[in-house]
Amino acid sequence: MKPTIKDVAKKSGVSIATVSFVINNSKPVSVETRNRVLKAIKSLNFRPSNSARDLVTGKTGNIGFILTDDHFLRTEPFYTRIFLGTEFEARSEGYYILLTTIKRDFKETDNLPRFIIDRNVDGVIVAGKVPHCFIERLSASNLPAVFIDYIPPKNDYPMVLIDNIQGALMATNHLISLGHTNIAFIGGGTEHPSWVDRLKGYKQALESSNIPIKNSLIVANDKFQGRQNGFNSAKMLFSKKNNITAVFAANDAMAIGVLKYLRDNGKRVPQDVSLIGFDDIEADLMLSPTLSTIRVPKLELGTEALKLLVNVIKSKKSLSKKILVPVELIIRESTSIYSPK
Amino acid sequence: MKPTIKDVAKKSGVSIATVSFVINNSKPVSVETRNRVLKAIKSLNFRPSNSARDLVTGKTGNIGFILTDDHFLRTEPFYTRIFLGTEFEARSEGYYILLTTIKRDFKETDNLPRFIIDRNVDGVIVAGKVPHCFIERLSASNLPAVFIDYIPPKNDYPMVLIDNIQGALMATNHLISLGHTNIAFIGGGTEHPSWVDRLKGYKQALESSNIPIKNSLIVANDKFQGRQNGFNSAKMLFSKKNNITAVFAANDAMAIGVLKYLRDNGKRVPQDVSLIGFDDIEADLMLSPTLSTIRVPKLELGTEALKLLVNVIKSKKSLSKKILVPVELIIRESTSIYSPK
DNA sequence: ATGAAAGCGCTAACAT
DNA sequence: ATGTTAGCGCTTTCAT
Repeated sequence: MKPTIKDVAKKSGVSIATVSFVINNSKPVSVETRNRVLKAIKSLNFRPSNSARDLVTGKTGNIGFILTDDHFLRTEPFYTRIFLGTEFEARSEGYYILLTTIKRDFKETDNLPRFIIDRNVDGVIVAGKVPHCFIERLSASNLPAVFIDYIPPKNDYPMVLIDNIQGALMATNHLISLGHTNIAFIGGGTEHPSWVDRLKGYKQALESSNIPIKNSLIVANDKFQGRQNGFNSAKMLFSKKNNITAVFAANDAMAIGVLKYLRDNGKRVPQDVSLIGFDDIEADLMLSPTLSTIRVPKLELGTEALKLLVNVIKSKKSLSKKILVPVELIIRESTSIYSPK
Repeated sequence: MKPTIKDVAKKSGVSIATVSFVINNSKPVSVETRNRVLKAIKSLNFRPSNSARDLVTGKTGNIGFILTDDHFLRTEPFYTRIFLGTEFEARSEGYYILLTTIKRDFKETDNLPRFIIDRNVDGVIVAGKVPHCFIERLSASNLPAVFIDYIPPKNDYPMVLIDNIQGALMATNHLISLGHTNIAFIGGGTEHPSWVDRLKGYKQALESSNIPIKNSLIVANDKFQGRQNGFNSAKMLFSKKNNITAVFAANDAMAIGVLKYLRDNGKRVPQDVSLIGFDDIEADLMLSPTLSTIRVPKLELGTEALKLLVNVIKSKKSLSKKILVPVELIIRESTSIYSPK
C-alpha cells in the first residue's frame, strides 16, 4: 500500500502535523526533526496524496491548456512547442497540464472542455486564436485564464504575446539594409491581431526609410491556410510585372509556399528574390535555401504563460498584465544583397 | 461556493448517501427520489468533487500519455492525432489525460514523468518507440500500461498495433497489380518492429507473385529521419541503373522525400515511377501528385488504447491483449499502370 | 429503499 | 517547536 503521512509520522516519531509542516515548509521545524522526517519520507518513498491535499485546500493542482484542433494538428510544430514550454514549467511549479482541443468552429451550444465543467482545473491557458463564443463561455466560468498569441476581444485577461511589430520591423529592415526597395508583403487576414501587427511593422519600416508603400505589393487574406496561402499570394504578386526583389511573408508556412511558387516558376532565391519569413518553425531540413526568418521563442511563450497564470491563481488578483516576448532576426540563405541584372 | 453533495441532499430532502447512490447508480433508489435528486443536482449545477471521490476510492481519474519529444514535435501530425483519439475517448470514459514527453535519449538516471513518481495516474499509455531503459523503469513502477505502435522488448503489456504486414502487402500488391515488377522498398532501420513488418509484407507480396526479391532494390536504414531519409535513400537507389518503376516507401514522410528526389532529378510521378507511402498523414495540400498510401486510422489507435487501458485498470488483470488495427489502401495520383517507354 | 456514520489522507487552526 | 483535532466532500458499510 502507498505510504501515508501517518506512516511517515510513526516512522519518524512525530505527529502528522509536523510532517505536514516539513512537506510544505508551512511552519518552522527544528533542524533535527526535519531531518528525521525527511529521512523517513525518503526511506518510505512517501508522496503526499494529491486528492487528499486538493480536497482540503480546494485546489486541483491542474491547469487546462486549450487550443483549436487545427492549431494542434498543424504541420509546423508551433503550438506543440508552446505546449511543451507550458508543460515543462508546470513540472517545476507542481502543476499538471490537461490538454484538450476545441473545434475551430466551436459553437455556442458545444460543450466546454470537461475539466472546466467539472471545475477540475485551477486555471486555463488558451493558445492561439479561438472562437469568440468560446471566450464568452470561458469568461462566464470565472476561471483564471491566460492567453497566448491572441488578443481576446474584450482585452481583459493576461496575455503572452509575440512582439510582432518589432519582428516585422526587423525583417523588413533587414531586406532594406540589403538594398531592396521593392519589397512585397504576404500576410493572413485582418482578423488576427498578429497579421495586423506584422503588416504594421512592415509599413513602419518602409516609412522610416522613406520607401513608398505600394498596395500592389501587399497581399493579405486568409482564403487559404499556411503554405497554400503563400503559394497563391505569390502567384498573385508575381504574375503582374512589378519587379519585386524581396518578399516578407508573415509566417514561415507562407514563406515555404512562396518559395515553392518561385521555384516552380524559375525564380532563384535569393539571387532573383530575397525571402524572409516569421516564426522560425523547425522547417523541413530539406528546405533549400534555408529560410531567413524572425525567431519566435515558442517554449518561452509557454513557460511565461504558465508563470503568469500561477501568479494570477496565487494572488487571486485578476491582473491583466501583458507580456511581450522579444523576437530575434535569424539570417540564413534566403536573403541576400540586391543586385540588379 | 461550489455546491456539495450536502447541498443536493438538503435541497432534495434525502441523505447524502442516497444522493451518492443516484450519482453512481450504486444502489437501487426509488424513481421518485431519484428524480427529486436529479432535479436538485441540475438546479444547483452540482458536480461531484474529483478530489473527494478520488480520495475515498483511491483512484486518480487520470491517465498519463507518454511519448518522446521528437515524436510529439514531428512535422506529420501522426502522434498528435493518436493523442486526440485518446483524449476524445477519455472524455466519455470520465478520465483526464496528462500528456508529457520524455527525451528521445531518456537516460537511466533521468526522472520519470512526475505523474508516475507521484502516482497521480491510474495507468499510462505509451505511444511510439521509447527507450528500453524507460520501459524498465515504467515496469518497475507497476502501473497499468498500454503501448501504441511499438512492441516493448519483453512483449508483455497490452498493445495496440498497426497491421503493418497487411498494409505492406496491400501497398506492394497494388503496385504489382498495376504491372510493376521492379519495385523498390525504402524503409527505416531494423530496430523498430514497424519497419521490420513493412519490409516483411513487401517481401511476402513479391514472393506470392513470384517476383524475385532483389536486395539492390531495398534500402533500409535510419541514419536520417523522415523526409531526409526518403530523399537520401532514393538517391542511393536511382543513382544506379536498375530500372525501378515503382517505389514503396515505408511511411509517407519518406515518400515525400522520395518524391522530392524524383522531381529534382527529372523523373515524373507516376508516369516514370509509381510511388506509394504508408500512414496517410495529412500531407501537404501542395503535394503534387497526391500520394497513394496505406491509411492508418490514427484516432482509432488512440481510442482503442484508452479502452484497453480502462479495461486493464478496472479488471485489475494484466491481460496482455494485442489489438491489431486494420489499415486501408488509398489510391491517389502517385501510382499508375506500368507503361514501358 | 433510505439513512447514519466511519473514514479516505491531508491541511491548518488551535493548544501546549 | 510540536501535537491534537476538526474538517474538506465523498463512498460505502451497516442499520433500519
